[in-house]
Amino acid sequence: MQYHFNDIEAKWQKYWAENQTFKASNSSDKPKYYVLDMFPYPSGAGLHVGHPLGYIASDIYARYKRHKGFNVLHPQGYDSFGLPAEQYAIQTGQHPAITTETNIKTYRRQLDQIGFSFDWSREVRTSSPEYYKWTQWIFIQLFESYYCFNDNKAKDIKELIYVFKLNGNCPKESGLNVACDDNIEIFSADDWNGFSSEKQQEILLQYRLTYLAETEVNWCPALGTVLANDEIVNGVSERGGHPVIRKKMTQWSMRISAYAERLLQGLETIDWTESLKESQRNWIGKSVGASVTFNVKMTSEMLKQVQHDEVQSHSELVSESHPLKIEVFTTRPDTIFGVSFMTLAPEHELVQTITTPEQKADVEAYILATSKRSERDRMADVKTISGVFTGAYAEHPFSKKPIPIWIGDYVLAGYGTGAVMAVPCGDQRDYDFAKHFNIPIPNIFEGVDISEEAYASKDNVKIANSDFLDGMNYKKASKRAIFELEQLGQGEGKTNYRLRDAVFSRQRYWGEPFPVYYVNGMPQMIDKQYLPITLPEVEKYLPTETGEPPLGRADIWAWDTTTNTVVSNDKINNTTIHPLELNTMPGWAGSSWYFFRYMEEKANRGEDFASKDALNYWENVDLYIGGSEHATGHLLYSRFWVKFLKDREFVGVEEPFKKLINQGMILGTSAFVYREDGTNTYLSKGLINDKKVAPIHVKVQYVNASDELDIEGLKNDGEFGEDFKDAEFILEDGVYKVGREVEKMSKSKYNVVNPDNICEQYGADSLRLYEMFLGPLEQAKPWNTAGITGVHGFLKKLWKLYVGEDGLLVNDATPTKDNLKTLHKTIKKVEEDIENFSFNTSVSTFMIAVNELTAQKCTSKEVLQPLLVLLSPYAPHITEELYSQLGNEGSIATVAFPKFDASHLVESSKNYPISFNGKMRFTLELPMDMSKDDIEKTVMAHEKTIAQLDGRTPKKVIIVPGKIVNIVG
RNA sequence: GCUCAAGUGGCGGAAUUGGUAGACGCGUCGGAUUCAAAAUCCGAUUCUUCGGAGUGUGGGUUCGAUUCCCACCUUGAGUACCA
Repeated sequence: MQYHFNDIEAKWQKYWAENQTFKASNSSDKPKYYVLDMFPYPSGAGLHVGHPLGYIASDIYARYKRHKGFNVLHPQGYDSFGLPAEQYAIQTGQHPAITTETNIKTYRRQLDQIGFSFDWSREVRTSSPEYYKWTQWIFIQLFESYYCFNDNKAKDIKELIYVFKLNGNCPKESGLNVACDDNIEIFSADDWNGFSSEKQQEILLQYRLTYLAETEVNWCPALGTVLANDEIVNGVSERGGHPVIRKKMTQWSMRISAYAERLLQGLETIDWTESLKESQRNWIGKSVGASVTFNVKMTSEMLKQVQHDEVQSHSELVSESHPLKIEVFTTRPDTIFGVSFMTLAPEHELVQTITTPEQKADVEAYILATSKRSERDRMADVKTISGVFTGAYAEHPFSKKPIPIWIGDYVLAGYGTGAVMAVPCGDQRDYDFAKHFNIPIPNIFEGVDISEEAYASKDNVKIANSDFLDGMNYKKASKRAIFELEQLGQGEGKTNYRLRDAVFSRQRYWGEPFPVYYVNGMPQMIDKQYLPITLPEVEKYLPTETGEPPLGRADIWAWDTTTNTVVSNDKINNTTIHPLELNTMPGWAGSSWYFFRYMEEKANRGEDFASKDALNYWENVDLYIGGSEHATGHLLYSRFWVKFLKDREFVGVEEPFKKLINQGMILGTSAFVYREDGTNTYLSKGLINDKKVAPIHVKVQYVNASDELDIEGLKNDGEFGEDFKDAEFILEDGVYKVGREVEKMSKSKYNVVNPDNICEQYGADSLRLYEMFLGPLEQAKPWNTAGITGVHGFLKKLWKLYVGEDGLLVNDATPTKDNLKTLHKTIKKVEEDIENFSFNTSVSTFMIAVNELTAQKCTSKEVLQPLLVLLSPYAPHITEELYSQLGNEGSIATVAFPKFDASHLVESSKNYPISFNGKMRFTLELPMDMSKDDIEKTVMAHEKTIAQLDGRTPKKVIIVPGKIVNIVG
């Protein structure tokens, strides 16, 4: 009987589906284990062999954990809202709901044929109303919350209103230490109680965890939407690579910055790779230092200008004795005596006010010039030093010396206060700026040469020329400087974070609508009982270049507060019928909490986003596998939402993902033909020499293993054969040789390998084994279809070990010592490999085991049945089939993992002396807990053995701490 | 620039806490089987001037280093005027 993998795989996939083999239960005596994959965007291109890599790994682990006696939750779903789904719909000219539905069908078919042990009864789709009802609900909870730093948690906004009523918002009187916008107005309880309702709502927006504010956002005209910082790579959009510009828009934002410290601290408690934690740390960007206030030396022009501008309106009246203040943030308060100038960002609010009439023209020209530069230009050109003097001076807080105030675009408006105290001897950028504009560079470091460059290191240096800081190191001087600044009331210790609040509005159709309507321009939440607010039908869902959201085209998109229903726009009357929010939520909204939704079976999903019982039972994800591209997006936002939900006691966990593994990308090998410039002739690779050619991607299926191109096939290709119809191909040695390059697997590079073809030709088990065999899970590795014959051959050998020409070969024969040795060696290795996620090496282990057992002519069921259990996480179909042929009922999936018995390996671990490099070496494994006396005794005993065996006496005995004893002869 | 990861045959990659480097697979070569091919099976496969040399380079620790330490080079990933 032959190994008919196609029949076997179809048979068992059907069996699992019919018997609900992998349905998880929310109550069990077994310990729970939650294995999760990052759910896919159902894009139109379908899956290529790179996509299932992580799913195969997590599936192996999930199946292994079932064998190990765990109640395993291993669900799957679709992240079906968002840009990729919508872009595809736009390209194909169909409604995103339709394309999403078809794409999901394709994905499901492709996933099913690989034989994953997903519990599909818990599937989620972020674009289904029953799901996004709860995304909207979480949004409302965020709106109804503020963040309290005293208790370090989010709280109900009602508590804040209560404090405002009683004490106002002055930190001193109210005791408030909360997250809020910059430059908030200070008011008393009386003020608050006298404010109009609108005014009160406006103020509360400055405290809510999701808030509406006019902010400068990253606008992508080509995509017709704003993007979050993590959606921009090198100044262009992550999706599509379109240019991004800065634009002021009123947008919903998430106050993630309130959680900066907790997001940072939480990293210590989770088992993620160091590199991933590091990128989150960098993204959060904590820096500890001080804020320092510089007083501006006031001139009469400035005072006039102040009255005109009403700058710093919330501070005391400005006069010569109460000057304007410029606040800066520095990580080096110890270098305060090295300040020789200040630099403001061109966008700084005081620039206009302090500029002297003589400098006005220069300053205005400079501001105009910088505002014209795009983000990309600014990034590309960091070397050019530019800036201009404002004519104004500030006063050094200690020396009282005048400090010239400059503006320069190397200072970013968005970080810190948008102003820096420049210490040219200690910061290279300040140094370069000072050199360029001939500003003095005072040296405040003892014995350091700063004639060539700044000395930026904090270590091994003492401060000099700095009054009371002389002779101190960085740590001491910083502390003292902060203390002295506090005495003067001109500064304090401060911690700054790079993490910005996340923009939460998208001018797109295919996303969650906000549960928000507007009364007199102020946002109002729709009550939970009327959710979900479903996406309205629109005629055209394409984005607009100008930024009008597509929902503006909906006819039925207004909120009736009497009936609490969505009604037609033309009824808006500003008393009972109000406009609804036109933006939709970003792609990361739905993916920030989906792992909780899986905890409840579809049938039981009721009046909660997941029941308390389910949440308490499954807690959080034990193992999460996915790509590292989500490091500063999804993985950060999810942590933020989970912490928030914990604060408001909706969930019980502080972190969503206990352990996280990033699978590496599978790369494709692209093929190129070379068109000679200005012609329609294509040169074979060896003929290019120094001719000017343009490399053009061609589909890899027209290239064989020897890099030879099938020209006829290419010319007859339905998709792009036209381009090559009249082309002339110049051959070398009778063939056309293509160029090769390993790149990311992508449809546009024509290098994708479809898992459907692999499954058809070799079977899902071969695909699964081969994907694991390619290399370490976390590494990027090129795909090479030719290599699959190795693992496919292994499965055929495995089959032949169990089934012969005339039927089953397995019997009740007593296993030989060698049989047991092979089995137990394999158990030990495979178990270790799975626990360490070294799936690639266990595939080798299986190959060795089957070769050995074949050579041993093993037929013993006692050995061959446990071997199937070991292999079943990797190759579930063939093992199910053989397991049932051995006469067993039911699925192999729940059979206990074989127990390792070291006694079968004893013989192999018996130590023999080995001659090495002319020296005699003897390695002896001893238990860790052996006493020193016992070690010596054992060594003595072995010395005799060695002497007998080798005829020599060891000269030296080395006892290495631990368990290995070396004896050198 | 900074941070992190990694450099081992023709290729993907093994090698436990420092202990026979190159497991396993691909590819290549040779053989068996076949009228022939596919498939299958068996053998060889780091380099070598046959003394040896060898895990990016140069040092160090050690009886012993792919593994640990220092410096450098290269590649990849992330981040980027963050004060």
